[in-house]
Amino acid sequence: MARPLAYNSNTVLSAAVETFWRHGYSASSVAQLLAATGLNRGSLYNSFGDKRGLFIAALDFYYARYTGVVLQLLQHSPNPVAGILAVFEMTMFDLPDEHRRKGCLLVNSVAELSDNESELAERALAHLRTVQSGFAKALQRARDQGLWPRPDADPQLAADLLFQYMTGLRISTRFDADPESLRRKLRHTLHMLGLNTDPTPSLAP
Amino acid sequence: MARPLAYNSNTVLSAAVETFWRHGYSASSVAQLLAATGLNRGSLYNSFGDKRGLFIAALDFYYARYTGVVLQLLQHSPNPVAGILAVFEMTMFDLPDEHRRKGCLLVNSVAELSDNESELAERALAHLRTVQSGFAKALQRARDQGLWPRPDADPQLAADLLFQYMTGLRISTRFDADPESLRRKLRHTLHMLGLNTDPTPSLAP
DNA sequence: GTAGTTTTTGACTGTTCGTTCAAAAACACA
DNA sequence: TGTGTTTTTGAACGAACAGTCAAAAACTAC
Repeated sequence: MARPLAYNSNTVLSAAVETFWRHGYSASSVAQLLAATGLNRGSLYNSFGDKRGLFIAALDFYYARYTGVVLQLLQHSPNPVAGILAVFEMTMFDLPDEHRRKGCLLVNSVAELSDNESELAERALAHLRTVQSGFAKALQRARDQGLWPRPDADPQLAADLLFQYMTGLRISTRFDADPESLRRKLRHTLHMLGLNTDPTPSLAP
Repeated sequence: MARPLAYNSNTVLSAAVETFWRHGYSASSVAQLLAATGLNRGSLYNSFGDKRGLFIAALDFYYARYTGVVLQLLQHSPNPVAGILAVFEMTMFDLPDEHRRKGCLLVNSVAELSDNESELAERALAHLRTVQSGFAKALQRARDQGLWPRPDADPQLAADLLFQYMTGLRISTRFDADPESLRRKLRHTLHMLGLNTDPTPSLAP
């Protein structure tokens, strides 16, 4: 048939994600990407079309690899409020500084590319929005399970609040990074929403 | 003495802000900046050192020009909750689409420059943080005025919530932009915080 | 072993980037 | 009317950029 590919797709995309994640889209030069992925110049253009194509592939790879875990946590945690806490822990609090400083590739991309490459930004935002609906579903479950005993509880609106709050945090935590303080603030936010963050939900006597 | 400057500083910085605001830092080429400001190549380097220097001046100009109004609203509104609402209105809701799509220069800069130019990003974040303390002071006033009748009201923590919420909004509203829906969501957020958003505060009978 | 197909390789292209610099110009003061 | 000082002017710089291409290499199928 033909000469086979000399590289592993996962390895290449992993390295590409890492590069774009750390330096952003336009500040990642093709030369850097070649060095990071181990790809040869022509191979990159042959397999991904151009830098933009590689970025799209990296965006989707990131979504499948990282955002996927988040969505699963939100959907399958027995206690949905604990699931929400776990998402914040995993993505921002319980993380080595070096990782936290990178922020979130999707948030970074939306912010960087809104003007010059709005198609890419919209793709990233679309990925991000699935997290928002993940929040909404988790909150719905919380209400059904009696973990959200508020008459004015509204999963959609509260999910929007949580989502914007998370997005804001993902930007500012790239600098300020005291996990304990962040935990306290998140607990306050959930408390304001009327969500019970106790590990074991109290039963009515 | 010497040959006088041929340009007006406010005009130049205004144009520079506009350019950086619309395209970001690295995507704004020196050629674009020259065209926008009307400056000559050498004049730019003579007056601002380099592109970075011009950006710093633009950042500070933006802070004085735009963020200054926000801080004044938060400090001097007779009803501090109305002041908070007004800030969201002015910066995101009640705005032509074209302006809303630009987002906030400070937020954009923090997001774009955290890695490669972290000094610039930190400068932008420092400016942003003054808005957060503006929120805190306004909330303190709201509590003092009885507009925040909650036993667990905490100006600092609530200000953090509002600040992250606003930052998140400033990113996602660059695409989705229905003002009425945004207003409803903000009212819900303030309601969750226990803030009275009625135009005339109700008096106890 | 040969033919057919696809990937790899690395040199090369033209463009755009931020920055520099020496000469010319514009003013204030003597 | 000079003299000194600073700004303006625009040509020129090397470096970095994304992308191209023709030849060589690696594999399968016959």
